[in-house]
Formats: sequence, structure tokens, C-alpha cells
Amino acid sequence: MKTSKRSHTCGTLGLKNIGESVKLSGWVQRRRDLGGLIFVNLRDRSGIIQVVFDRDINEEAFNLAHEIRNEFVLTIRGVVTHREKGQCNDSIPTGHIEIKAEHLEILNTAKTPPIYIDDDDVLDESIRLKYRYLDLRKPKMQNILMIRHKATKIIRDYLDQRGFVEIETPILTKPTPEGARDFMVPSRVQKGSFFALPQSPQLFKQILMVSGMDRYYQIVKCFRDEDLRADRQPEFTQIDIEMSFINEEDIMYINERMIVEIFKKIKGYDIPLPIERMTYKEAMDRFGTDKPDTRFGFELKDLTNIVTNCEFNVFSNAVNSGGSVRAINAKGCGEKFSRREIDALGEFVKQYKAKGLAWINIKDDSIKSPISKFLSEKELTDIIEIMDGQPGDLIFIVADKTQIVYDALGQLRLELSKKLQLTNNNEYKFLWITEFPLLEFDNEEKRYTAMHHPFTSPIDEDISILESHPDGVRAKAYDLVVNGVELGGGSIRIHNSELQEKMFNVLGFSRDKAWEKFGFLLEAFKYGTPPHGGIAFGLDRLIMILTNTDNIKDVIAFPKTQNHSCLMTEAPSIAEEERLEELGILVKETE
RNA sequence: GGCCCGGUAGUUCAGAUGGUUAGAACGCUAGCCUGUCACGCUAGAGGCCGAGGGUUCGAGUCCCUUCCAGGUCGCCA
Repeated sequence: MKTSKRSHTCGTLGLKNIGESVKLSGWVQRRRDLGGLIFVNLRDRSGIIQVVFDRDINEEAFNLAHEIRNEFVLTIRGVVTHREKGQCNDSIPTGHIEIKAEHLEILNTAKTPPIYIDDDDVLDESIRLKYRYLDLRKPKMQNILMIRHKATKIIRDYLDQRGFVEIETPILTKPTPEGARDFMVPSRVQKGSFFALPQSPQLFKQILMVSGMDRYYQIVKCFRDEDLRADRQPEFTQIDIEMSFINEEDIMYINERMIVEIFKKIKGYDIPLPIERMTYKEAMDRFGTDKPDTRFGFELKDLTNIVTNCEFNVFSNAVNSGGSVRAINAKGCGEKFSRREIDALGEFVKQYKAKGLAWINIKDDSIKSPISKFLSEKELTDIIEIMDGQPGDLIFIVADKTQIVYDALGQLRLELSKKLQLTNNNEYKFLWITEFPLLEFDNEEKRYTAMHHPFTSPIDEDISILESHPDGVRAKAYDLVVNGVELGGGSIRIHNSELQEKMFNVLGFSRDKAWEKFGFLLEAFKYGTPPHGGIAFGLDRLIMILTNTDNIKDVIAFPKTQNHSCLMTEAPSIAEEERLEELGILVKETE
């Protein structure tokens, strides 16, 4: 770090440096002018140190120090001294020393900033994004960026040591018919034609396997033109990995060890190996989601068989029209929620299309429930037994189409854990979700779509029913989940062009359309394709987990707002007439 | 596209029922102050109440439209 403008960095100085003459450069955190004595807290990336300007030490520096304001950029030279007893500040690491300034150079002045550089300063997010360079001066933000750097370094080292090669793939590429909406880029040279920005380098990494590169990875930007969420940005980063001559076990083995290494090196946290496996079906049945948070209980139980013929029409109708009735037992919550709060939870599940939320509050010698009058004694006892109901418990029941029941109860579980603070941020429960369905039925398009992507291989024993019972086919796909967050996912790919064509057929792609969209891949597959598969992790989400952040914008240096704009650069902006002309684009007037 | 919440000083916010000159804290400016560290004291400046329209004698406040920011459903792995 030593340069002509500094001998040390602020935060790294300590008692060991006492008596040394040092040169420091940084920003003014704060100035305290006592009249005959001026204190300045000087900040750089490494930390903060107090500088004293004293007329008796150097009058010229002292006089100049009157001009100092917050966020001025300074170089100071002085001697590291031990602070006297009673003058120490235990709230900063360098609080037992200070620099007696012998020389001051003001490298630059600063306007009064709209953001005070302090981790605890409360600010509207739009101000933070507009003045992102100031927001990024905060130690907390700098720490996140440094952890992000450290994580990618560990990943690169880990993969390099195991023979992986980082290869760049195009950003200007071809649109993909399945999956998210593509960002489009017009071609000037071929007017009317457009590139798409990649949603992921999926096809290229498979082609690289055909090329014999064997083990590929890339830490790469991906683009999806969809709406934002607290954990979603239109451009984000993937750790993209592909390997040849492997099966699912090989992929999970090598990748879970990479995650273990990241957590060990960054957090000193030991993830027990091997990481637990759970099938998709089990995850849905027990947690109502394919990314369960297994740090707490409240698991789903199936009541369908008990209430099939019950008097309560809401239940029996749901069952008879092909749905199900399921419940969770909020252990020990019978006294924790008021009637009003329970009603609010009923409103909560309506967000997920549930029509209502039934509940049974088990008292010491009675039962309180709005639905008990519709249920027989036997049905009630059976429900309580299957739910392992004890006095003090509160059982929540949802009856509907099974997917809605899963959604509503799965989300209710999370809501309850939030309200009851059941989870500990320093605990990490990893698991692999396996045996995903290969396909899901798209009600709008009235056809099957690939749950992962169209190149995912079915499980061998299910290939025979691919065309007769598509919804029963399981995929060689796997997701890595931690604390209810999907960190990454991947699959073994189809490497046989016959099976691939069958797959397109099931997806309702004509042979012509498949060749128009993916012809280059199908053609490549005819020239000797090794069995291959891979995985991709969301780097941003990984960093969120590592830094205990719940906002993806905080782990990206220059993120976008919900409106897809960058408040700092004011992108996107209206294109100039000449540029549009050049591109052959006519912009429609909007009302 | 739907739903919810917000927009008042540089910043964070307060402004019941519409009613004189729109407040506070922090920050900022000036002066005083030699051991402060959220320094202290004194004085001061600072507002298109997001924008447009409407109702009204009168709108920060009520109504409509719109823009911006956040959360969420749809969408998206």
C-alpha cells in the first residue's frame, strides 16, 4: 500500500508504531475544532485514526487545518503517539494512538455531502443509489465488496486447482425461446436483427464440452428482463460450471466442497459433509417449497384422507376436485396469537391464492376452532393425532388445489418463523434438492415447459414414460439450498440427439422450430458429445448469505432500481434520433 | 399488469378535524473555545410540502391524473 502519498494505512496502525513518523492519506470523517486545538478523524479503506493539529507542533499545518471540512481529501505527515490516560477512545481500534500532525496537504475539497459516511446512518435508498460513490465509502459497504472479492478469489483458486478453465462466452448472442424475457440489442450492420444478452451461458458451456474442454467455469454477468425483487436484479452474476464424463454425484461432490471452502475461509464456519439430500417430492410434502428453510419445524402434514368425506364442504370439495387438505402445527403458539393476529394470517395466505385459513387452538381440556362444529369427534381426534397436537398448540389448515396448499402453508411457515424469530442468522442448513420434475404444465400456453431448461436429462428409469406420462418424469437436476434460499442449481444434460429431439417434441417444438432455435447445438451434438452436466450458483445471493444482507442491492456495487434505472448514471436514456436512424429503429409514440 | 406503503429544509422526520408567518433534530455557515472523539456554547441561513389538474373564500392536508422510490403477487430459477 506504500506510495508517495502514504507510508501506512489508517486502520492498520497500532501501539507497535508508536514513535514512527508516518504519512497518511484519506478522507475527513469528522473535524472537531476546539479553538487552539483541532482534531480530525482521517478515514481510508482500512479504518479511522485521529489526527491532532496543534499550534505548538506545527503552526502552518494548524492554520491550514481550519479550512478542513467533512470528506476533504488530505495527506498528513506526523508522529504516531500514545494517547494519555483518559484521552483514549475505546470505540475505534486505533483509539489508543493518534498522529501529531507536522504537515498537512489538502489534496481536494468536498461539497457538503448528502450522505454522512456512517454505517448506522438511516437514508432513503434512492439517495444512496444516486450518490452511490458516497454510500460505498461506508465501511459496511466496503466490507461487502471485499468479501465479494475474497469469495470469487477462493472460487477461482478452488476450481483452478481441480483443472477447471475459465473461458469467456459472448454477451451479444441469440435469444432463447424458453425461460425469462431477453434483453435485446439491435444490430447496426444487419438492420432489423437483434442480439440478445445471455440469461446464462448455458448453450456455450455445453458446446465447450463438445469441444473437449472437459472442465469449464466462468464468473459471469447474466441478464434477465424481468421485474425486480429484494433478491433479484436484471443483471446479476453467476458462478457457471460445466464438466464432462460425470454423473450427479460427481457434480455434487465437487461443488459442495467448494461451498464448504468458501464458508470456512470467509466465516470460519464448518459445514458438515456430505450435505443432506432431499427429493423434490419430500421437500414439497414436508415444507411446501422446493427451497425449504430447515432451521425450524412446523412441517406440513397431509390431512386429505381424514377429511375426504367430512361435513365441512370447504375440505371435502377441495379433496373431491383433486386438491388436498394440509396443515402445520405451530407448536406452543396457542397463546401467542390473538384472534386478530390469526385473522391477519388468514389475509396473509390469501396473497398466495388460498381462500382461507382454518385453525384449531388446542386448550388444556377443550378445543377452540371455528370449524370444529363441522367435524366429527373422530375426525378432530385424527387430525390432532396426525399433527401431534398437544395443549398449547395452534394448528393451521389450508384446503385447495395442492399447489396452492403448498404455497400458502410454505409461506405461512416462513411468516411464522419471522414473527416468532425462530431462526438464527449464524446457523446454515444446507441441502441438495434432487429428482425435480423434468416438466411442468403451463396453463397459459397449454403445453409442457422445461422446469430447469430443455437440455436437462430425465432420470434413466423414467425415459420410457417421457412421451406417455410427461408429468411423471423426474430430471437429473439438483438445487443447492441454504436457509430457504436457492443458492444454485444444475443438471446432467442430454447428450444424445435422439433423446434431445424427443424432449423438444414433448415441449411442443416442431423439428423445424427446434432446429431454428437450437440447430447449432443439435448439430454439434452429432459430432461426438461426451456425457456432461453442470451447475450455476447465484454469486449475489451467495454474498448476501455470507454477509447477512437481505437486500441484493447491497452486494452489487452499482445496482438498478425497481424501474430498471441506475439513479447515478440516469440510464437508460432516450436515444438520439441519429442513432435510431443508424439502427433502422422507429420508436412508437407512447401516450 | 394487480395490491400495499411512502414522497414536507442538505438528511431523517412531525405536521387530528382544510384556517394566520410550515416545525424539530442532525447537518450547514459565522463567532468563541488547548484534550475532543456524536466536542461544547452563541448567533444565523436554509422550503415550488414530487409534478399537473380539480373542489373550496382558503389545500402540505380532500379528490383525480401522473412521476419517483420501496415491498409483494404475477413474471423470473
